[in-house]
Amino acid sequence: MAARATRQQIVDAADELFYGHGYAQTSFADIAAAVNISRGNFYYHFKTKDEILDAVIEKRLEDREWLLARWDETSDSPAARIACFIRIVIVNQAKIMAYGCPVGTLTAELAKLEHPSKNKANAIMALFRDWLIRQFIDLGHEARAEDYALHVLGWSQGVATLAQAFKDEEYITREVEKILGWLDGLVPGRAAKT
Amino acid sequence: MAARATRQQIVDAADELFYGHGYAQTSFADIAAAVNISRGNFYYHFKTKDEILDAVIEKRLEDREWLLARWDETSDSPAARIACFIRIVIVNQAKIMAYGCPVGTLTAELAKLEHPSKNKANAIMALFRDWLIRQFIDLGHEARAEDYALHVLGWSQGVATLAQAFKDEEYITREVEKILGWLDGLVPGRAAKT
DNA sequence: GTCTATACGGAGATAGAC
DNA sequence: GTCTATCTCCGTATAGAC
Repeated sequence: MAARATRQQIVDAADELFYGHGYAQTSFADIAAAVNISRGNFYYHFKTKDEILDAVIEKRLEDREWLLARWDETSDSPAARIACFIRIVIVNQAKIMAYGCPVGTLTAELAKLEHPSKNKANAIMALFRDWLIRQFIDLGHEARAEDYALHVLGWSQGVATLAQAFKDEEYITREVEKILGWLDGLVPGRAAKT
Repeated sequence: MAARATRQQIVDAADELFYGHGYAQTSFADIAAAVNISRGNFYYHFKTKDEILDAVIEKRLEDREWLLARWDETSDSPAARIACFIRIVIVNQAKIMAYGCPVGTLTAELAKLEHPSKNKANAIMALFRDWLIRQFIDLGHEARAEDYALHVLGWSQGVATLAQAFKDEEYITREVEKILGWLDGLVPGRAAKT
């Protein structure tokens, strides 16, 4: 098998396993079993476990960049784009209820490990923040763009955490509706509503 | 030293270490070093690591019950009590920016480990939820009490996650002010404000 | 109650055959 | 590129002396 393909399989499997079981708790044996290669073969592609983590973080970053770029292309208003972001908690409902937010839980874990790559993981969170800031600027809220962006991002993290703890679909739906209402009030030319 | 005292020291040290480094990442050696006892002595007090985790969760639960009871006693209005809850993110700012919320990060970690005690950990989150529900009922919002309680609890989890990721004190302050404003609008006899 | 010594398994990582 | 075999370290856990 081509090195590229195997490497890709390793990264994909590690991504899933890190999300489902956590980074520290996922062993080489787990990843090797998922990809159906030997533990030894592993080290041809990655010299250390940290290298795999870096590759996973980079993959996640690229995945999210691609997703945001798609929303930029397909939605024609900033409010519609922000709504896309808000609705990921519904789109990914099942996984979020099982494992929480992949970005939030990874940054939390790496912070506790004081892992060298924690800043790289935080960059994914920053990617969302900066994208949201741009949307709120486009929406005409330049002065409060960062405030609003962090509000939405924090909202998503809170919903993911509680969705995981309580497995309550109704809660997710209600929260999405509430924040979409809030967002609606920020669209220029609309009356603000509570 | 009395068995009780040593046991208590172990639980206290484990509580701190589980919070700071995570459960899976904290070894017996770490806890033993913090308490200044030998690893062997450990097993006189706890037969397994899971037993320590259970003791830590119980301690955390009792600590929070005590805290909530104090707020019940010292604050004379439900709105003031909810405000006490909201302000913990400021009171515990430094630790939250370093390690996130002790309750949220533990439930997230145990869920990924599929640890037998994960439901016990979730009970701490449920304790806050149920207490908040009672406050919102007292505030006269019986029909939406659970909705509002989860809103505040989710808010606190989101703020904790982002505070940890971005280390931004201003953000915490702004969020506290915003949600206190929201809470203010729910107090009977006040005009709702955006 | 607390210690030292030790068993045992699983982790990350390496060496070298194919 | 992929494998098997092996090394070393560190984790939980146990045994038995003091």
